[in-house]
Amino acid sequence: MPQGDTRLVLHDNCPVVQGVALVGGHRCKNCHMRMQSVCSALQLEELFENEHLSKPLCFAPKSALLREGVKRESVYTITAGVVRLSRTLPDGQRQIVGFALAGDFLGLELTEHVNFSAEAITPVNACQFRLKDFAELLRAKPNLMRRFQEITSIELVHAQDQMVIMGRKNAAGKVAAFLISLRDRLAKIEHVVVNVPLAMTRTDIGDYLGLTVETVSRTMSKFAREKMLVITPDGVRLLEPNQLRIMGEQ
Amino acid sequence: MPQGDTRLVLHDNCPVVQGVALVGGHRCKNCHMRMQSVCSALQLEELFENEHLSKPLCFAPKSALLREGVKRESVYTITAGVVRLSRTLPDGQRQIVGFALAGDFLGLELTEHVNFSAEAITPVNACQFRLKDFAELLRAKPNLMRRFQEITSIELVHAQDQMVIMGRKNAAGKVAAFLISLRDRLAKIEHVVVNVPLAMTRTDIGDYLGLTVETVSRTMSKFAREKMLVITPDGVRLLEPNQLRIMGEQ
DNA sequence: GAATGTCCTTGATATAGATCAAGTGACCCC
DNA sequence: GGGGTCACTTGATCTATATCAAGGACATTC
Repeated sequence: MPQGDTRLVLHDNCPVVQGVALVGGHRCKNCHMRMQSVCSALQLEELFENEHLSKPLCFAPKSALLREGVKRESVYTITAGVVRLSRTLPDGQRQIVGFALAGDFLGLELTEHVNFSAEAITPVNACQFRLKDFAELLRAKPNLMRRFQEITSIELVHAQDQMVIMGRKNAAGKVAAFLISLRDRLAKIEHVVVNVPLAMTRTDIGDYLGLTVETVSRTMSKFAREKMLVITPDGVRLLEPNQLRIMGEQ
Repeated sequence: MPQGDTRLVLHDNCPVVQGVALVGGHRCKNCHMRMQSVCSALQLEELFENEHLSKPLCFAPKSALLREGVKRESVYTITAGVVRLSRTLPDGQRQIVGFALAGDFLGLELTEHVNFSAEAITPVNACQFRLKDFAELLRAKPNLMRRFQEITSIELVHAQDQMVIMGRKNAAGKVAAFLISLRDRLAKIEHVVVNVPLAMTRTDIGDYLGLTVETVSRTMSKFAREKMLVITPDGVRLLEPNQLRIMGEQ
């Protein structure tokens, strides 16, 4: 399926359709993710001028925003939902390289070809830019370029953190670090504190941390037995976030 | 030891002292790494104008260019040698996050505090910029900023590659991927093809790949028995680079 | 409401790589 | 020349996690 076929699916959970986001000329102004995203680099009037360059889209779970290997045509700012970023090896193994949340940008690499697949795992809202338009905007707006660079370098540091986690931690440390990191990121978006919804499956978590499903499941069961957390139908409730944080950090 | 104490040591192997590099006003023009580094974004006259902002330094093996955690004051372009980039965890474990070679830039993150230590493991030549000066230059020269962004995003992709290696490969795959990647990088600098000098110890390689010294040593011995490579006093000679590449890629 | 598929969990067993231990050779310093 | 250190290698054993296997909960489809 070529990238262009990526399905735009409208559904009940879609804030873009339901909310104020579609109001002509004020979409960006009213965007609740404006200050957390790359857009924070622009003044309101600059946003207004360039609003037509972005297209608000809504992706159903399992639909693809980007497909590994194809020519890069679009970049996105995620405004709601969770996106799974993954690479596939020649032998079919899958490595998840990250999960993008509201405020995150897809396409920092600006490489000619897309280097990982991006699939919605919840209903996802995203602002889509044509790569050409976005590159042009980066040229025209030095502040945007600086912000873009800042975000890229934060991602680089994050990737290095992940290398430390993959290289030096056992299963418990990896899972603890994952849960705490996800909580911290969600906290910035929607003030999640102890109830951490896990949109991704245990298999996804395993493919992210270099573990098997079984090990992820066993580790979370162990944490639950040790009263570090409670497993809920849609995620976990962290009972001892500080202990988990320490486990994940050292 | 505060960052400012980083020793500037001159020694026999120091091209900065021996070569043309010190010739006033033509250091950048004559720099053999100019087109491979961030400096490729600038015209010769722009380089000439700003040459005074960079200081050519020479580091002896074991001396530090950057020290994890301290306030960031300098950034560097490496022009010769090998630099080990490492993080230390609270419990004392070490993770090597990369090896910087000639042409590489140290300080892409531009974070307020340095997020990994950088130590020379061979004699190293580097151009040092004060962070403030370099940030100013980035503002003044949009082309430089774009090049800087490009380099950062290449590093991000590289870090994601490394996540795949750490998460999905066994010891043989990791070591093979490491050797091939190092060979490819050295090939761009000095046309290394089969003889790959390994400036880093087996322990360093292990700390980079999430393996122990013993496993790295055994894996390389196994490759030698299988006639994939020959272990030489200063590194390895690759006999079957293509097979190693395939091992590392899948 | 029976059949199917997916996700999660738990148990039993296997194994890749860690850990522990020992030995060699190169180099440096006194 | 002797002692120390460090990098590397190899062998023996241990263990954390993978693998294999099975069952339960839940949602979806016919």
